[in-house]
Amino acid sequence: MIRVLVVDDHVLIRKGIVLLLENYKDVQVVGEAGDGAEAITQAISLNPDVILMDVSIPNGLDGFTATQEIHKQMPNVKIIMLTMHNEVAYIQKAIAVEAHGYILKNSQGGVLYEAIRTVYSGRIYYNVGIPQEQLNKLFEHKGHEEQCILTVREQEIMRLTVLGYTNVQIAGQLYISSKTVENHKSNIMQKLDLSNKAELIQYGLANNYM
Amino acid sequence: MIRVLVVDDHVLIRKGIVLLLENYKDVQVVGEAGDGAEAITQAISLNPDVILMDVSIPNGLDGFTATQEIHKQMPNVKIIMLTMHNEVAYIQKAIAVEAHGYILKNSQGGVLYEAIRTVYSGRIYYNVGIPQEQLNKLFEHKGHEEQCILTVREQEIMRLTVLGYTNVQIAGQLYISSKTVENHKSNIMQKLDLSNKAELIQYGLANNYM
DNA sequence: AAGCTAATAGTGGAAAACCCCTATATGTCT
DNA sequence: AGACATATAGGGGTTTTCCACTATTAGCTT
Repeated sequence: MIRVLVVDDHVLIRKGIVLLLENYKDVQVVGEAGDGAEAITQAISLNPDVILMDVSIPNGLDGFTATQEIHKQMPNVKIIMLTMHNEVAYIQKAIAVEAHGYILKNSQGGVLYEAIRTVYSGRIYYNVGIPQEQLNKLFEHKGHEEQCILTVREQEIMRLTVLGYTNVQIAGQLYISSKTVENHKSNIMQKLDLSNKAELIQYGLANNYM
Repeated sequence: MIRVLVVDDHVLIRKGIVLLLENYKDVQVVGEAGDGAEAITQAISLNPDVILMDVSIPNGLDGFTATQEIHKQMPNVKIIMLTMHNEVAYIQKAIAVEAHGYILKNSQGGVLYEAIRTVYSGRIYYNVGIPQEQLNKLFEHKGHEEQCILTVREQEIMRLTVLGYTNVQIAGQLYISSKTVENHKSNIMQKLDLSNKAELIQYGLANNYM
């Protein structure tokens, strides 16, 4: 019996997944969580075999960060990222936090079960909408890429930039000079290896800086 | 027996909802659709009592537009909007297209059933995260607000703008001049009564132009 | 004390966006 | 035929970004 913890902030979706998994006799949903913090406490108290983790869960602690934290404390738990996005930035991040699986919310129900079985047996299951070669490359480059963690200030700048505010408006809101905003922006771009504004925005959108 | 059509582009979520509804003996899911066009054809061929319509379905035709279209062709079908967002702009739009119900994806499972029962009996069911008075105001102002519907081209421009592309990049993608892009943008701003880029972006984000 | 990071702010020039106009072609609706 | 909506594109001037630098201060760490 594979013991599963389901993490998603949308109750309806969570319940749906739970019901979907009830069809499989060797899978048992032992708990549910609605945000990152809850996911961590539930993981510790329930000690599941597999965690289904939605990426974009609210309250600061996103699915990736929660995954990292759980890995630290319980290295044997397998974690499958569950998301609507198949953007490369997401997949990269899933690889970086060493998620064992990655599936899209618009996969067929069987994929979910397959993913659970696969990661439970210790293998990797990435069902993504990009070519296999590209995926391989992302795995190879895993170690090479830096942490890419933005500072608090950079996160603020990112958020306000995604929301379409001009440098001057951002500067006004944060009581700093627009030149400082510019600097933060270019630091962010350098850190994340982004080469233009569109990539910056799309990274921000993909990572829920809104 | 209430015959229900479920519309959502995410197979996993759709299946989850279907399973959730199987618990209720007086509800029968007669069909599923993954996008707006499919929703319309399914609605016509299946003639369901209630449609559960996800707002942010892909391929141009969003849930609101699909709702409008179905209302035109089959005025007796009750439609419940299903969304992750409880932003006022969304609710406003749901009211504008005369959706009978509006529930959030992070509602409890029972809410879904309650909503179906309620709209089936001809009443309105809006379970939203805003105060009742504000909701009442939105209903009252229904007729007053303009259509505010963007043309196809304007929608494209909106989407690409939200994604952070520059005018020149957008022009390149659409094989038009950047001056034309500028014009479309300012037309959009005029139509929607937006006064700067941030408002434009945030309107776009709130309305899923991504 | 030296080194590092984060946050702040500046210069100066090139590029782009923004704003207010005008203008044309192609449709549809009445 | 005339009015209106849509999509296209340009002129010209102002403002803002973008980019590549330099620089300072505060707070850590070793």
